[in-house]
Parts: sequence; C-alpha cells; structure tokens
Amino acid sequence: MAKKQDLRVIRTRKMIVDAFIKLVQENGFENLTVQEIADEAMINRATFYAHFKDKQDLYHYVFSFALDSIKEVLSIEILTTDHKVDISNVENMLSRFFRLAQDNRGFFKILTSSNNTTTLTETLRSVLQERYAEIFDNLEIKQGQTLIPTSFIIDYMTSIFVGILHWWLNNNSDFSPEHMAKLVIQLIANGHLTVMGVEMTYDPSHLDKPDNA
Amino acid sequence: MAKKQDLRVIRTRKMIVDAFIKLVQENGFENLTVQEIADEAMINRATFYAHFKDKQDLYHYVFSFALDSIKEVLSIEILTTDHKVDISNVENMLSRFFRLAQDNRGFFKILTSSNNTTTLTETLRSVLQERYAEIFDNLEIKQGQTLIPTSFIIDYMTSIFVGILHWWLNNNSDFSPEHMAKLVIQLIANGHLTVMGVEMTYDPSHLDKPDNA
DNA sequence: AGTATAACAAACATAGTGTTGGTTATTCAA
DNA sequence: TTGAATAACCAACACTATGTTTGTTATACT
Repeated sequence: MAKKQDLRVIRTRKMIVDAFIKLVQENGFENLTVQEIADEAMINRATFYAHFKDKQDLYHYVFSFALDSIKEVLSIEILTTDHKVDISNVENMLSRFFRLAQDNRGFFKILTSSNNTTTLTETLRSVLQERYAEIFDNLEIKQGQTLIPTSFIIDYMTSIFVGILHWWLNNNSDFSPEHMAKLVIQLIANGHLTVMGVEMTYDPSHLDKPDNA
Repeated sequence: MAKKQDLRVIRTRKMIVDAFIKLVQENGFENLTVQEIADEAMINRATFYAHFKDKQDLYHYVFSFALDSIKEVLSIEILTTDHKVDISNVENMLSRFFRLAQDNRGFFKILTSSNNTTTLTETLRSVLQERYAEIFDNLEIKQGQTLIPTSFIIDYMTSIFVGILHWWLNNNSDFSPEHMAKLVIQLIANGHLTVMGVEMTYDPSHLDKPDNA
C-alpha cells in the first residue's frame, strides 16, 4: 500500500503539476523555465528540485498519466480468435480514444501540436506504434498482389491517426468521437476520395514489383 | 547582381554550415551548442556571431535551401485546364520529390526524424500543407455522400505523406522513387488494405451525417 | 604594397540550471 | 496540546551557455 504522505508534499506537487500544464498550454514547452513554473505554482525554486530532478522529470511524471489512459483504451482486443480483425472492436476502440481526446482536449492538443518539443508528439506516436506493432505482428497485409512490410503499415497508420486527431482537435469540428471512429476506419480500410465527381482511382497493375533504385 | 564576396566570408560560412549539418545529423538539434559548432567548423565562437544572429538564424539559413528545392518540385502543375487532377502529373511530382529525398537522404531524415525540435518536421509539414491548400482550394472532396472539409484533407494527406517518407528513409527500402510515387497515389486515392485475405471494407452507409457531439 | 576588414582572443554581462546549508513553518502522531 | 520530524523557504554558490565588445593579428582584394 502507498504509505501515508505528508499533506504538504501532495499539495505542493499538485501545484507544480497544475502550473506546468497551464504554462505549457499557454506558451508551449520550449522556453519554459523552472523559475516560471515555481512562480506560477507559488513555491520556491529550490522546492521544485526537491520534487523533481529537472524539467524532463516533471514532464515524464505528468505525461505518464495521460499515456496510461491512452494505453488502456488501446489495449482493447480487436482480433477474433482466428486472428481476423474485428471491425466493430476497432470501432469501439477508436470511439473510446476520440472520447478520451475530447474529454482532455487541452492535453491532447499539446500531444499533437507543432510548437512543442517533438518529444510530445513522438510520445503519442510511440504509444500508437507500439500497439500497432502488436496488432499487425501476426497479420499479412497486401495491397493488390504486393505484400506490404509491417513497418510500413505502422508508420502509415500512425501518421494517418495523428493527422486526423490533429485536425479534429484544432478545427472545432462537429464530428463526434463515434463519427471520427467510423471515418478513420473508412479512410484506412477502404479509403476512396472522390474529387470533383471524378474518382481518383489508379490502376494497381502499375504497381507490381519494386524496381530497385 | 550579387556583389563579390570576400573569400574568407564564403569559406567561413561554408564551414559553419557544413559543421552544423554534420552535428545535427549526428546528435540532433536539441542540445547543440554554438561552441560545438564553432569547434567543428574550426572557427572562433565570436566569428559565428559575425555570420549568424543565433542558432535559429543558422537553422533558417540552412533549411531555406532545402525548402526552396522542395517547393520547386511541388510547384509542378497537377491540374488540367478544367480543374481536374491529372494523375500522371501527380505521379511525376511525387517521383521528383522522392528522388530529391533520396539524393539528400541525410537531410530529409532530419526533416522527418523524431529526436529533433518539432520545428524541423513542422517545416516540411507546412510546406506540404501550403501546397495542398493551393491544390485543393478549388476542389470539392467527397467521401460517399459526405462533403469533406478541405482542412481535413490537408492534414490527412500531409500526415500520410510525412509518414510514408519517414518510413522510406528509415528502412533502407528497395522501393525506388517512382515506385513510392505510385504507392502514395494508390494509397491516398484508392487505398484498399487486404488483411489476411479478408478485405477490411466497411459499410459507408454508417457514415452519413455528423451526429453532433 | 597598402588598405580594408575578416577572423581571432579574451573578457564581460546576462540568464538559466542544479546544489547546499541554515532557518522558519507546518504537519503528524503521541 | 505539544514535541519531533521534516517540508518549504531563502540566500548564496558554482557551472554552463548565450550574446556582445574591444583591441590585435592575419588575409584577401585592388
């Protein structure tokens, strides 16, 4: 069991964390000083160092919470017993994910934003990639006749996902989490884009074997 | 006309730029000091400041070259006179882009890498988005019956593109630039993924109107 | 060969980091 | 309620990196 903590410790740490989140949301992570965090939290700078080794340490502490939630949502089983993808499970997983993002919008905006250390975006990416790696490890992905490397699928899907999430969070979109889930599935699994009434289809026969560079 | 420059100026600046590129490729942008750049370039630190205002300034100087090349490649006209997308032009554009990336692999790796300031990745993203915005400004994009916002298409495609590029540069892939161009087109315009022989299709009728959150 | 000036070297002020030692205030538990 | 434990405070310090300045030396241009 977690042994009883001094009230002061809990209170101070909360103030630091709250100040950190507020300041990062306002000004980004880049030029944030420990003194500013201490000021906002109304504590002495030395006290900060009594709680966290440095800024990175605080960063990890704060984001581990978010990542745990994300990982939990992503951990839903999406394969059937015979190793096929169960789309309804995927849809469920994605809905929960977008719901989580909606409920913690400010936080997820940071995760996908541009004017922060890449680490933030990469944190999300790595979690996603980890999960994708699990999912696609046992699957064979084909495009037409060509077998597509798993590493490609992972990078590809992660990018799509982060991109869509980024858009959704930054455009005050009307789309609900459930709608987003469906959209993602449709785009990834069956992505047709109709441009000006003309389908941008492409003859897959052009794409047979890699012609080494 | 560019008036004649003192040889020393040209030489020194070249040494700074070369040193910068080398060091960023080795250790990333994050913890790079001006002193280290000066040491690698074998110049005095004060001389650095005679050439560049600060590290950011150097960064902009260096990357403006790359971005100009990228912009030039992307500027190829891809629409027909009646505002339809000409796929063969797109393929041409993409081929050139991947060729450029291949020829400047180290550089593009930085552009798409993770352990650098986001600014680097974002630089590429913004250039791409700028171009996409031009292209898709006059086009109506539909998915089934739903009209998809341009902002979405831009974020979506940029993500796919950066993702694919990232994978290609980091997996020593055999795929040639021309093959990559075809792959991108096929994935974006007509992206079916076949998983374990089972097409991951999804009934588009589920996706009609946004059900506001 | 003489002049202009780039590059150098050393020093300085400034700002941020992370640590330390002594003091004050608050929490906890007997 | 009081005493012991210790969190938080404060001031100072060493250290690192930035960006500037000044006078000197070396080198490119004409």
